[in-house]
Amino acid sequence: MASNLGSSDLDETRLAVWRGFLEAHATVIRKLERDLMAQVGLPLTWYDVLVHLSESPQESLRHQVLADSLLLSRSGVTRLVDRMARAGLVCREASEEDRRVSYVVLTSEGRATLDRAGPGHIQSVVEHFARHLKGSESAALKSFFTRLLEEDPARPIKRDAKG
Amino acid sequence: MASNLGSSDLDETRLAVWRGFLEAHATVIRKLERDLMAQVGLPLTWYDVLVHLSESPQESLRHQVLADSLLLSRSGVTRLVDRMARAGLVCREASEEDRRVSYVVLTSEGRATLDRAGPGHIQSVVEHFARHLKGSESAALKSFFTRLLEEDPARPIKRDAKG
DNA sequence: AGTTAATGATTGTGTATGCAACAATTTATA
DNA sequence: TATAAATTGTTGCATACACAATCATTAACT
Repeated sequence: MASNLGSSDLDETRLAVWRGFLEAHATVIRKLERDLMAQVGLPLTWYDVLVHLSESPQESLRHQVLADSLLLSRSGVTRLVDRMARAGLVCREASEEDRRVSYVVLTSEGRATLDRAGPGHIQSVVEHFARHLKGSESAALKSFFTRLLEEDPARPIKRDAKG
Repeated sequence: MASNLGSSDLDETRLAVWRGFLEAHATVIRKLERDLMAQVGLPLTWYDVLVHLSESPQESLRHQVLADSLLLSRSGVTRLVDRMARAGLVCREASEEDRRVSYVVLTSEGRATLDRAGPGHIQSVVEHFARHLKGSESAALKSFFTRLLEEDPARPIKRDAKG
């Protein structure tokens, strides 16, 4: 008897999609990371931080916001920013209004690094991912991801302690 | 002047697809990991190992093969298997023909754990991923991932040392 | 105002993982 | 056959991250 539950069943096609999704992600990420490291010696996470900062109004963001954007824990962000600050790409700046918060600010060296890394990285994304997209597939993927993320938004990572 | 390079350009739609891909992956993986951990106290990686072993002819695989399948380094697999063996889910077995290799073998407890974890995990995959797939999208995603992985196969992870 | 709760970031601890170096073994080559 | 090269798995080391606990600060409540 054929299953007839439709969307709530994990039929063969959907399973193939799922496995393809996992494998494609692991494969592509790995290649991007290699390219980025080889070209400018930058981990992918650092690149993401630089992009997020550069796209924000003041080229600065609070730790918590950065954590939510990157889908990292706050403690993870603290250490990540430590490393990047040690490398001179960002710096911290205490808030005037709320003395608990500190902003992560892009330094000029960070901006320069992003400028240096950006084109190559975009090329890698095209080479390892976007190049394979046909026009019709783009629309399908986009709507799928959008719907998935809308209906099922990322529960924020455990808010550290009593989440 | 509108860009006209087509597939070699990262236009807005493709960029949106790319970002959706990243965010969807991070989101879904996180939820699956939570569900699996909550339901049977199993990390997702362990589940993957159990699945790979259970799907292999002798319910056993060599470390190197496992590393390639899981897209992990050999050293990563060594330690992963250490932990799982300590938990009683797998064990090692020396090869007769080639005394360098050792097999990772599923134990009965490992099989039982997989049986216990499987249904809930599949349900999670449906709930957080497959449920959102429309029929037409499934086909598009499947063909895209397949093409991507075919044309651009995963270079194996650095073969440890002089890769 | 004074006490309690909530929030932002940091630190301690444990886990996970990659790379380089290594030992044991097998395969290829001279 | 003897020696070099390649392969398999392991270990030392460093990085990266999550969770829990903590400190400082702000908000909420009485």
